[in-house]
Amino acid sequence: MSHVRLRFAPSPTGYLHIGGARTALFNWLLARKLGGTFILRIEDTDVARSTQESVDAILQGMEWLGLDWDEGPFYQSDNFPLYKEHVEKLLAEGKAYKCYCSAEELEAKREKALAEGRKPKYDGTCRSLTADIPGRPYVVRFKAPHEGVTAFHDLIKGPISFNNEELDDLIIQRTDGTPTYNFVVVVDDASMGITTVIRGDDHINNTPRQILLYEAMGCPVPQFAHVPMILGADKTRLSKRHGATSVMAYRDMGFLPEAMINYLVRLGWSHGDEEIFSKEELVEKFTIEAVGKSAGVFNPDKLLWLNAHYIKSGDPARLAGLLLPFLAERGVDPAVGGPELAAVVKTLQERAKTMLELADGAVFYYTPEPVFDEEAVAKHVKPETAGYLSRLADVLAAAADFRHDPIEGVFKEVCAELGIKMGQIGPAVRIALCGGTVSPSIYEVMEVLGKEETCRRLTRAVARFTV
RNA sequence: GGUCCCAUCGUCUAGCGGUUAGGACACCGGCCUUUCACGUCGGUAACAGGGGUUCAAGUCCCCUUGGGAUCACCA
Repeated sequence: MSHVRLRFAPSPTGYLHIGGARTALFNWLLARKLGGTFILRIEDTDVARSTQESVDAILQGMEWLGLDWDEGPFYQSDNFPLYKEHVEKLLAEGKAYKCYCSAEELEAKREKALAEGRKPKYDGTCRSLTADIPGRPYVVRFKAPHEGVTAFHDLIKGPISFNNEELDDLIIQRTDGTPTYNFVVVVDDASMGITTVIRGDDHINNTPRQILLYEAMGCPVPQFAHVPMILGADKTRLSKRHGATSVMAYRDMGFLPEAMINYLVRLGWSHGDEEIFSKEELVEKFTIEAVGKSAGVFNPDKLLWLNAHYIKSGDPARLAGLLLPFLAERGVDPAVGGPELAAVVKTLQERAKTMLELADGAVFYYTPEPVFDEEAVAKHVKPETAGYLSRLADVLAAAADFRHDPIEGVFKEVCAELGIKMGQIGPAVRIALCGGTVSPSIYEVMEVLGKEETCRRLTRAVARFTV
């Protein structure tokens, strides 16, 4: 089995979006599964639209998702001499020619063709020119065959074929001497020894002309795998109007990279009835043949469910680390004081769907003087409540073992002693400790807060609840 | 419009000639519960339409319809 070489080749004209991330993931997975090489290449031949910020954003996205590459990043802008060389060679071999038609002329012809209901296609005016016209600007066109069929077997879509008469002589070098996309892709993929090209299926129509280019240059044609597009809820191509499309925006919204990976891979790929996959499992189970042929709708709800799953089952210490920046945004720094963050996380994991919710839920632990939810106070604090809390604080203060189960025991004892039910004191305790009526189990909260802090908050509340 | 691709619950999908068409998200109920959740049990819900091939079609073939992509000196 020969060594596979794959690549992800984004153009740096924006951030790493959902669709690009999935393409990168499929490339990465196949490379890792087959023990091949994964290459990152930045397609920046359009100097005007490419920016360093975009390059940085893409690399950041790749790193966040944990998609590491073995070679690169390579920049096409560094390879201009190589492309030039290949253009000259095709020219010398008569496989390409100089075209002196101006952009304006071409545009006029295109309009005319469209108006007459014909296919807008280069008419070959300069195809048979025998001599150069010195001093006039020109582009270089590839001399494509007019007859025959160009076919390939797509690893995802199956057999696909085009009649060559549909193809026209594409421009491979612009008037300013820079090469165009369809040409550089082929030169790069050939020179980098790419064996399998996995890319979006919006490139299917480019494939036949690229194959012709490979053949003209005498290079082996790689295998192609065109992955379906990702759609928005209205079944049109996913775009900003459907919400966030940048993967980093999802990090900022409190999503975990493993949830994003798991969601992305299941959008268009499946392995029986399984839903949850770790990266390691994916590397083992992924096959490009199992990728579906049809476009899929991006479903934020399912992503959210997966995120909740990974938060629920995640390692508290790791989550605590990831939580720090979100807490900082809320003015909380666990390093300054308060309970251990991992312990706090443990009490919140099963009720948070995002890191944002986790952070919101953690704030009260680090707020010595919680602001009481007045509505909750009005509803749950009765004239006798302060007395109950006072008694509870006293008994708790004497507890030898301040952990969940013993605390629960103390609670029951106090209730029995006072002749009340849990419902008559629970909500008030929750308000005293957390400020509101929504929180983890109060026994857990007490254990994490510790005896001293618990009693202090209880006593503080007694003062506030006494009228 | 030409060319190309696609088509199972609302969504992601399983299915690779014979199934009560399965799972997941979402949704709706029950249970659990001092809150919110989690968990758990159950429910609603699909083979786009029409022709073939076959003893038998969601599965194979053709047509129709619908959706998408692409037709640049962008990538």
